[in-house]
Amino acid sequence: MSEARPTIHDVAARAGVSKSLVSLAMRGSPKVSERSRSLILAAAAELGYRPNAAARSLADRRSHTVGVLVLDLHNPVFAEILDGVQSEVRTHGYSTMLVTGGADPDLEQAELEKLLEFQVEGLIVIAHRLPGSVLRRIAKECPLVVVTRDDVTGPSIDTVRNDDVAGARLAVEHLVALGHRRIVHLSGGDNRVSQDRRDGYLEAMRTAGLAGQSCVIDGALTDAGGYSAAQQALDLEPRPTAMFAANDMSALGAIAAVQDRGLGVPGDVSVVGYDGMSLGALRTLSLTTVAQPLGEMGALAARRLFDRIDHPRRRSVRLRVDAALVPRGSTAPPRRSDHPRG
Amino acid sequence: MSEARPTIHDVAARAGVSKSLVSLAMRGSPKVSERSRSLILAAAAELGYRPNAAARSLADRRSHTVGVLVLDLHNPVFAEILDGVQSEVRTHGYSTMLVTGGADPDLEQAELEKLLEFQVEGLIVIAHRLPGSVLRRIAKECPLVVVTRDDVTGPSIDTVRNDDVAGARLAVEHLVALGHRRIVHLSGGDNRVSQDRRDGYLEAMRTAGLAGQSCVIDGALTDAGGYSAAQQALDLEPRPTAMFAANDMSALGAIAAVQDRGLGVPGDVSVVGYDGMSLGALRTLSLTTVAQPLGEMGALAARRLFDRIDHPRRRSVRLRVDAALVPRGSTAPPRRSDHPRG
DNA sequence: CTGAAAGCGCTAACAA
DNA sequence: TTGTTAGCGCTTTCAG
Repeated sequence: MSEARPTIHDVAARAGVSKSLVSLAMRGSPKVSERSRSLILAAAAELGYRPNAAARSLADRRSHTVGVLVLDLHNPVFAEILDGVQSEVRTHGYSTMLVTGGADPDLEQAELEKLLEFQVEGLIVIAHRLPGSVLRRIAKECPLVVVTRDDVTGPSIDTVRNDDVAGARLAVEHLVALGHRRIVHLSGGDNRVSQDRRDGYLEAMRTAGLAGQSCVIDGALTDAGGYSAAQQALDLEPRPTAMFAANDMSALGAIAAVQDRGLGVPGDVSVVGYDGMSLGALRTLSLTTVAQPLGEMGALAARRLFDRIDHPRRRSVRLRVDAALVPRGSTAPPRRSDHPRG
Repeated sequence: MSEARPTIHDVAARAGVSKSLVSLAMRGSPKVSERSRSLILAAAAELGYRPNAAARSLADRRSHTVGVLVLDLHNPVFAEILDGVQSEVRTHGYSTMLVTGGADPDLEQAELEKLLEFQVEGLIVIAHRLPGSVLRRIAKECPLVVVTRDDVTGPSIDTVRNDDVAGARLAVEHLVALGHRRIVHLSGGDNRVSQDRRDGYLEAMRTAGLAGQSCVIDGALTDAGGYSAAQQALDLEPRPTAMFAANDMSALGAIAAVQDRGLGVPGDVSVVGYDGMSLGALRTLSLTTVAQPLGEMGALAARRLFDRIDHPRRRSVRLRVDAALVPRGSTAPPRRSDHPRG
């Protein structure tokens, strides 16, 4: 245990120089003589000196830290976005403070406020359940970029997302092309992203002349949510031949529900997910999905953030990335007997 | 954007009181008159005042923050341990700073040092690849509890883990009881946890009189690692009837490899994992596994940490939790034709 | 109950 | 090149 960690003062005394010289030397300034530098570095090493970030942040008035709020650490999708964020943040020489709100608006807000108290210089929010008012208020204090949504705007809010409506359409079109007509949508609940995906579903069904077949079942963006929604879907008469789940995790749940009924995927029911988490590529799962460029989205977000940290009055931007349908083993044409025009 | 955020000074001026009174009021001290308190709170609200954590930490000489290093955010297992940590940390009124090292020793060390610079009052390390020397040096500066390993010890290092050797034995015994003899182990590579699980496997095989059948194939604790290890296993002559994977993620990969060969799980090959991640409970996966009480381990770790923060000279403890075999759908008796004494 | 003053560890002018 | 002097925003004695 540390009794009184050594401070810059102790190092200065030991090296026989002044505090400010130590400060410069520790940060590798060129205006320190070789002799002093090595003296200082040696003293620091012997003492086990470690600069105090709080003190530095206070004096410097910069924390060299960005805050990241992520919706849910249980969904590996967010880890993939985070990879992109982290590597970019690191190359800028910044640290990241990572927090989760567990999809709870109050918790999310509390965590964000805490980040602000730590004087983060910028904020990246990877999906959230926050009211726009909160987000806008927070953006007044600190540059903010939101990943996966762009419904909340403001002068210092940048956004990075894919077009969920268009992505959902891809999913439906894929199923329609395979010959499916009774395609249900397992919704992700009452949040922006899920609403968009549902709208895309409805739109594509209409375009395909299947408006009458449209059926949205309420679920959630989790495996459990997909499981229970799929159970309900399987009770429908006639039984749907395909399901479009609001995200990959819920698609996994849906597949489980199908199999629990003694049915096969894609033999009896085709399932499409959304997000493109790398787990879905496993043959065990082999999930057909609408894939977002997750890591790239994270990196883009971080780049936007630093750009704004450097140029506070730049206009805010809304970035769009493209999602793509990745056909895998969870979709196939419907059985002939299920086919209306079989 | 914030030009000059309001400080405690501004609030004091606006409320017509002194700085120190504001400080007390903000932290809900009872020695502030009702009148002053409401004046101060109102002023703070109007100004949008937010205390500066760096300044507080400096003056207070406590950060009210604990640091958490986690091996890998892609493995949902760690999110489950984290749940336990976070909720416990929150009830203690602390914040947590979360970082990852991505199983890279150098990165892990760098992240830990950064945490120390931020003056965290304690450290929880959820799995790691660090040399003992580093860990011990760090523990000198700050209370430390390591989750999933207890091979590195020190006067202020607490540990929380399950017995991986015993857990691995459970897995093998389960397979043996089902009638398997050609049981291979897909190892997780060259790290403490994987070594223990391998040792448990070898031990149990010996005990079962199957020492001659023992076969360890090198992989990694990831889905990809399990996939490639399983591929090699499937090339063996005669083909193994069961695989014990070093963890759940690699078990998922192994199942994929089996299925890619046109074989079935558990029909042709049984697969057992390790960890007990909740994803494995899904019927889609239905993974037989050796389950650790993940959330509980996280909570225990956090409680140990706060206990030591309060009692710095307490003796270090090594906590053991029990793992349990959870039989699910990925294991079954071998086919009769595969059965040596069919 | 309230206010003044000192100082946490560091950086940043400014002098020397 | 180096040392001195002010703070950064907050908490904390210690007097009133």
